[in-house]
Amino acid sequence: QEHHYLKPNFSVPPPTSSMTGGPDAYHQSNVRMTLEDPELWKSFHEIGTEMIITKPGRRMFPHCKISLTGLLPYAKYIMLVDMFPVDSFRYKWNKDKWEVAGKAEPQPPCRTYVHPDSPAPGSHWMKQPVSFLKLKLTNNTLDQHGHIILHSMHRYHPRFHIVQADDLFSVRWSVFQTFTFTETTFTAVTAYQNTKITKLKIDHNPFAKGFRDEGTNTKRRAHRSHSYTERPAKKPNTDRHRPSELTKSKDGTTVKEERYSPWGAEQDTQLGLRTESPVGTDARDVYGTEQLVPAVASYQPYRVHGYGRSSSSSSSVGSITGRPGYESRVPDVDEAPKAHPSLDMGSALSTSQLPTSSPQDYTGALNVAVTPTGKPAMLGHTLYTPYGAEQALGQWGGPTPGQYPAPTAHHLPAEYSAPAMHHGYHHGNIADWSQYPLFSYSCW
DNA sequence: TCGCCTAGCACTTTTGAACAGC
DNA sequence: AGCTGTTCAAAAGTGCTAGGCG
Repeated sequence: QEHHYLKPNFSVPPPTSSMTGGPDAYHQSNVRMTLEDPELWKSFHEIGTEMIITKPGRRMFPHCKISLTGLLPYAKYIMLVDMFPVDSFRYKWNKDKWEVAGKAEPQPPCRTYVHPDSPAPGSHWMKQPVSFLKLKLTNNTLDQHGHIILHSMHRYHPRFHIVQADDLFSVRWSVFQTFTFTETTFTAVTAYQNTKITKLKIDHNPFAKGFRDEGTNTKRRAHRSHSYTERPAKKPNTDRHRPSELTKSKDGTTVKEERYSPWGAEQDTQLGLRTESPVGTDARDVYGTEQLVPAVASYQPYRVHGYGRSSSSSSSVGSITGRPGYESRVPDVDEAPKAHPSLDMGSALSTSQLPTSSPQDYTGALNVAVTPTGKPAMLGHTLYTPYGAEQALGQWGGPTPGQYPAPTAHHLPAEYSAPAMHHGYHHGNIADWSQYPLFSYSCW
C-alpha cells in the first residue's frame, strides 16, 4: 500500500538529556506516518476536495486516519491535528472551477485537535490506524466547543503532530514531529460547490446513505433546481474539466516542493505564503512524491534561562504570530481569556515562540518565554480535546471577539530573534516559526 | 443581482442505556 | 457479581434547499 510517507528531515544533534524527550527524542527519526485510505483521498483530491464547515461544526470526510510506525512502544505520545493554510488566497467557485477571489482573510483563532486517546504508549498508536473521526470544523470564530475554526472558501491541509509526552502537561517539554499529506488539501466551504465532490461524498459517506438511493429521494431531487449548491448548467463540464489548479500532472512528476509546503511557500514570498495565482499553475498532485519538505519536523524543546516549568505558563509569551498574510492570529493580550497557569500548555507550545527554521531544516524548539516585560501573554492557538472541558484540564480558554483579529507587532518580543535562545541549534530565520503558531492557548 | 451563509428538513448511522442470559 | 450480547430509543451526522443577508 503506497502512502505518502514524509521522511523525517533531521539535521540536528540529539537533544540534551535534560530535555524531556531525552535521548529518546533522537530516535524519533524512525517515526513513520502513513495516510489511511489514500485512494479515497486521491479521488477527492483529483477533483478538488471540499470540506463543509458549519456553525455548529462539521466532521471531515474523508476522515483523517493515519498509521504510525517507529514509535517507542512504552513511551507515551500525544497526537494532534491542526489545519494549515495552503496559501494566502480566498477562492470562489466560478462555473466549473475554482478561482482566486482575492486575498485571504485574517486567520481565525488557531486551534489544535488532540486525539482523545492521548496520551497513550507508542504500542497503542501503532497497533491500529489512528482515526480523527471526532474532529470538527467550524466557520464560527466565536465557537466555544473547541472545533477547529476555518474560513470558508479558503484552502487548508491538515497537519499531524506526534508529541512524545507522558501527559498533556508536559507537552511543552517534548519533542514532536509534524506530518502532512498533500492529498488531504481541501477547500473549506459552507455549501458544496463542485457537484462531483457531492456525489463522491454521498457515495462513500455512510451518513449520506439517505441520499444515495435515488428511489427514496425523488421528491428531493425533483426540487433541486438552481440552488447555490446545485449548478446543473455546469454539470456537463465538471466531469471533463477540473479546476485547473487541481489538475494532476500527467507524468506524475514531483511538483516543486515549496508549492505544497506552507513553510516552503513562506520562504518564497515576502508574505510568507504562496502568493502567485494558483489558477492554472497548480499541478497539485504529487502522488509518488516521497517527501514534502518540511512535512515532518522534530521540535527540540528548550527552556528559557531562569524560567522553570512552574512559572513558564503564566509567564509565557504566547502568540507571536507574525505570520505574514495572517497577521491577525494573535489574541489581544488584554482581552483574551487567561488559561489556567498550570494548565496552559498551549502557551508554552506556541510555535510563535519557536526558533524558526527553513523548510529544509524544520527542527525547532518548544519555547517557554516571557514578554520583554514579563507580562503574561495570551495564546492564539487552541488545543482542542474531545474530552471536553470537564475531563481534560478544566479550562476552556476559547477565543473572544477581542482576540480576533488582533494586532501582531506588539506581541513580538525582541528575544525571539536571539540566537542564544536556541541552545546552539541553527534554525534559520525567525519568521518561519512565528508565522503560524501551533499552540497558543489551551482550551481546556 | 450575486455570492455566500443558515436553519430546518428528511434521512441515515452511531451511541449508549437498559435488559437478559450465562 | 461480573461479563457478554441484544435491543431500541435518542443523539448525532448527512446533503438538500428555500430564504436571508450584505
